Order: sequence, then C-alpha cells, then structure tokens
Amino acid sequence: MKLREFAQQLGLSPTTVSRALSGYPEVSEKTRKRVAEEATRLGYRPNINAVRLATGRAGAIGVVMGRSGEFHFSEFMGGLAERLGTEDIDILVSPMDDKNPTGEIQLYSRLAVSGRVDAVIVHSPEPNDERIALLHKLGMPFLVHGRSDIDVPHAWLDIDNEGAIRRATSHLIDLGHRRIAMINGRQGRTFSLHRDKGYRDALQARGLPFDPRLVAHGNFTDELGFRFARSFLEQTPRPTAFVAGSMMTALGIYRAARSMGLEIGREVSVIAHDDVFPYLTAENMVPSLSATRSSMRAAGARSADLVLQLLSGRPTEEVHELWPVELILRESTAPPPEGA
Amino acid sequence: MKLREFAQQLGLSPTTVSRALSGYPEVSEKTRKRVAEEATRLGYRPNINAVRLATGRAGAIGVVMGRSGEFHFSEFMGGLAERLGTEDIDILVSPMDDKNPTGEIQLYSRLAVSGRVDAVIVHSPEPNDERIALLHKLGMPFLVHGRSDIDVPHAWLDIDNEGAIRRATSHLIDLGHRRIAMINGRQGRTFSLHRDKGYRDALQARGLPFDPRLVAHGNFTDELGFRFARSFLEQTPRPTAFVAGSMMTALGIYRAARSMGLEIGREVSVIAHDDVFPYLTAENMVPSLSATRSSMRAAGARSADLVLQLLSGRPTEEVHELWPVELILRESTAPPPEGA
DNA sequence: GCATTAATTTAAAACGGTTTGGTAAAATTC
DNA sequence: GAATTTTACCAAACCGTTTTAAATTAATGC
Repeated sequence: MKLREFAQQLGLSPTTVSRALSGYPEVSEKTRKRVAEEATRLGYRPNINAVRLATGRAGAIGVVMGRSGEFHFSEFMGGLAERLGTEDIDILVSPMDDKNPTGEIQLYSRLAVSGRVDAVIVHSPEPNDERIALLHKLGMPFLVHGRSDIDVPHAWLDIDNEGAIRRATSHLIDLGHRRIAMINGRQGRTFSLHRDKGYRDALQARGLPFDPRLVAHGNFTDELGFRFARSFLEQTPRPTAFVAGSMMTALGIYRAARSMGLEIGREVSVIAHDDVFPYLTAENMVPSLSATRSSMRAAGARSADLVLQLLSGRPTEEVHELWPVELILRESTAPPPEGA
Repeated sequence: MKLREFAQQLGLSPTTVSRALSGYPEVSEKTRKRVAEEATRLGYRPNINAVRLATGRAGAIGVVMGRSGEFHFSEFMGGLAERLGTEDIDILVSPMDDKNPTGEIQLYSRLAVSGRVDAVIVHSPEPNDERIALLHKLGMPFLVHGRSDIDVPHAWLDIDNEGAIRRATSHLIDLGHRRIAMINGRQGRTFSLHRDKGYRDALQARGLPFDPRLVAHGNFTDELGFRFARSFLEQTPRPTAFVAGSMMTALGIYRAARSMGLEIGREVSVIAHDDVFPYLTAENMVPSLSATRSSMRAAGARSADLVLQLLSGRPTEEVHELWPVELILRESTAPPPEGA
C-alpha cells in the first residue's frame, strides 16, 4: 500500500499522513493517533527506499568486516544490533579483502560516496590510520572503535588497554614474577601499542628490564598462543607469567604449559584479556583464568548510541569514551614457584 | 554529480547514459565506452537510493542475528561477505530479540515488507518453521541455511548432519564403545533432530539400546558442554564416548573429563562437530580432536551464490544442496578401556 | 533514390515518499 | 467584533534514477 491510497482511505492528504507518522508537531494529536492506529491496522509502512531518496538519509550504518578470523566480531555486532533494534536503522556489513590493503581504502571510499550508509564504524585502527583521514576528508560521519594518534578529529570509543595491561603486569610483579611474557595483538594496531606501553611501563616502574624476546605479536588464535607460549617456555630461564591478548591466546598458553608438564596457577601464571563471550568464559577454565575484562557486546551497544548521537548533530570532538577495564583475579595467577 | 549534469556534459540524454552504464544493448558500443570512461574520469556514480526506488531492488540481502552467543555467525558472515564483495550487494544484519519469539516473526515481516532487502537468509530452522511459511506467503525470496520439513517450497543449503553423526557414532561403536553420550544443539532445531536421528540410527543398526539419559540438548557453549559431560560421567556405568555438537562443547567435555581425572583418547573418546574456525582448531587440541567437519565460511560463500541464483530467477525447487561432512579421526578417539 | 527496417537516442512518466510554501479555520488578542 | 496569531491541513515541487513509448537517424533492400 502506498501513501497515496492510505491517505485517501483516511480522508487526509499525503502530507498530513507523512507528518503524522514522522511525529511532526503541526498535526493534531487526535489525527496523529488515528493515523498511527490505521497504519498498523491496514499495515501501511513507508517504502524505505523512497524515504531514503527523499530525505537523503540512508538509514544504515556501515561496518567493514575483515576476512581474518575475528571471533569477537559477532559479539560487537550483537551489541550494535541490540541497540539499533529499536531504531529504524540497519547495519550494513561490507566485506573487506584484507590481503589487499589498497582495496580497503577504496572500499571505504565507495561506502562513503555511494550513500548507502549514514555513518561508518572503523575497527582496530592504527596510530596513523588512512581510513580515518579518508572518512574525515569525505565528510562521512564515523566512530572509531579504538583510537588513533592521527591528527584528524575523530569520535571514538575505546577501552583502557594501557591501564588494563599495566595493572595486570604490575599485579604479576607484585606477586613476585620477574620474567613476564606478553602475547599481544597484531603489530601496528593502536590497541596493541597501548598494551605494549602498559606492559613496559609496569616493568619500568619496578625497575625490571624489558626483554624483547618475551614479547610477541599476532592474531588472536589458539594456534599462535600455543606457538608463542611454547617458544617462550623453552627459553632458559623461562618466563613464570604471561599476559595474553585474548581468550583464544589463553587457551593456547594453557595448552603449551600442559604440553610441557607445567602447572598453570603454580609454575606459570596467566592473565588474559576477556571480551566476555557467552560460549567461553574465563571463570570456567581450569584453572579459572585471571583476566582483564570488558564486554565487547556492551561496546557494540554503546557504539550504536554514539553513532546515533553523531548523526543527530553532536560534535565529533565531544564524542569519546575511554572505558575502564576490570581486573579479575582467579586461579591462574599465583606467586612464582620458589627459585624460579 | 547527478545523472542530469553528467549527461549534459556528455551531450547525451539521461536515458542513454543510464542505459550505457547498465549495459543495455540498445546503445552503441562507441557511446557506451565513452560514457564509461567519462564516468570514471568525472567520478559519476548513480545515487544508490534513487536506483533502488526506481528499480524496486534493494541491493541487499538480509541476515537475522539472534542475540545468543553464536560464535559461528561471524564465519558464516565472512563467507557471505567474501562472495558478495565482488557484486554490488550489501549484507543487512537485523537484530533479533530471541527472548521474544513473536518479535521474530514481526521482524521478518517488517524486513520483507519494508523493501530493505531482496532476499533473506534463514538460520537454524525448525521442522515446522513459521518464518519459512511467512516469507513464502509474502513472496520474499529466501534461502534456508539448514532445512525444514515444512510443506512450503524453500531453497536450502544444508550439511548432512544425520549422516555425519551416524558415521561418527558408528565409528565409536566399531571401536567397541557401548555407552555413547550425545551433547546436541538446541532442542527443536532441524539440525539437532537430524543429528539425533543419525545417532539413534547408528545405535539401532548395531542393536544397541537408546538411553535418553545419555542425550542432552542446549546452546553450544563450553559451559553446557562441561555441565552435561560432567553429569553424564557421574553416571554408573559411565559413558566411554561422546558425540558433541560443537568445538565449544568439546572444550567443555575435555574440561569435565580432566576434572574427573579421566584421560581423553583413552578412558573417554570424543568426536565433535567442527565448523572450522581460524582461531580454534580441532587439530591443535590436546589430545587432538576427532571431528566431523564442514566449513561454515564455505557455507556462507555458497549461500551468497545460491541467493544470487534465486534472485536471477532460478526456481526455488531447484535450489538445494546437501553437503557431505568429513569425518577426521585424531587422537581423541580410541577403543574403550578394558572392562568398561 | 525511395520505402522499409533496424539501430540509436530521447522526452516524459513512473518509483513512493518528504518538504516547501500556502490557505482556511480556530483560537487569541485588544 | 475586527485584527492577529496559531493550528491543522493541503497542493505541488522535489529527491535522482529507470523505463516506457515515441522520435530520430542510419542501414538495407530493390
């Protein structure tokens, strides 16, 4: 059913009906109510594409999805979706071929120019992120999940990675650990750099030396967690504790320790970062995993909020949030064994 | 830049330019080429929303995302995105409040009516799935990832869950297991039913009794894997083998066995279904996990293909694919211990 | 070289809403 | 009670394409 017919049935003009449904003030309360009721009764819904054309708004926000296995992606999306469910705004997922970095910029610029989305969410930014520069130049509203040092104003939502890892590392030092290994995220991402910094600062604060042989970077997979942990544990003297970037990494570390007959929570301590997944919880690991924790789903939901704020005119410079991160101590952390 | 201006610059009518760009035959090769060149040179791109309104096509396919933790979701999406990256088609993710089942039907009907998407992908169908009936009634093209027994024609892509689990179970029986527990997916989903059937048929074929106390249903989480495995293992006599629905479930089973001092691959055998994740691999578990395996990402990519076929007119009845599932034997399966 | 057919191109009508700029009726002011 | 403002509604223009139906130009047949 079209607006025309619907309006006719009500004995009103299309104009009035359109306004009534969009909640404009210049239509009487009585009429508005009648229109709303009849709309649901007769099942009238404005054609979304006509609305989009007329208003110039796309009614969607874009998320670019990398190919590599990002298991936290669906949690973030879930949060986003949860919040956006009540608005009439869609989430548009664009695939990105991350083997081809030029393609990424093209993709963003296509996304921006094409008018498919009103705003974009940028993930895992780098300190000098081309995408941010591009989106700013194109005037496309965007929110960065994470942060960038780039000299371009950008709205962002980030967790305090640096503080979290500093606390985690400090705690391990407090327990008496002296050789603490760090399995971090992908090289070059801001969040990895922040975590590196938290780690180094904690060491430095206690006068412990920084040993590059105890730090590794890579995707958050069980596989890499295992491989790095294994190679670290083969060093002599071996590290007595690990700071890890993700739950999957922690699984790999647990596996590596077991494979070498080392007991987690006694001979090797582990603290990992937990994005809070419904299907794999730090609490339930054996031994239960000490973790820095921040809900990815909550970040998704809040990101939706912030994007909506941007779209309704809140100035970019005002929109940034740095979330504190909990440190939850469980059984995987303990003082190092005597003599280690 | 609008079509009007662009056409004017070329000294052509909007009609001709539009046709040239869409590849219609009634425009000369020479003109077409010129138009294409100038379009890239001047950076003309048709306004997507105008196109959508005029053509009635949305240029997007919809995916409904449940709230509960579905870790395979991002793999499926990744595959979808990978394939759709080359087309000019978007993926629209709609949030679903799965606490409110009525909401789901409303959501689908909104999605269908609103004209936001040209087709929809339905996940985890039930044998008599309301969504399928609805989409059929509304005339919205859709692909079911999975299958349904409903008496409504529907295109689908599914893996041979029944066969996979039958083989897995049979293999365990061949090894000598007699008490085999099954931790399946959510009650009522077609795939769970198929797996149940595969399991029961395998038992029956060898004259083994079906014991409902050895079967559990639930979400694919480490937590449930642990709880169910634990309660099964506390029975006397305890099961000597498990068939599990997911990698996370398998993690839970491993944990449960360990917590009871039982050695996987010796005292307890495990076969799980593996959707193939880059961040957690069956091969790498300790002991390595025997698995029925089928790539979720490949299913996503192929689903995109099939949806495109549907949209280009291939009849629904022709579109269904049943994928065979590999059974990969690793260290987690062995004959039961003597006397068990 | 003219009639006929085929190949190109075009003007104008959708597509289905929103928004601008008014107008008539009702409410308020003086 | 006339003048003014406010309220409630409407006709028509517009958003930027595609597509239908018709017009023009080029090619072919004889």
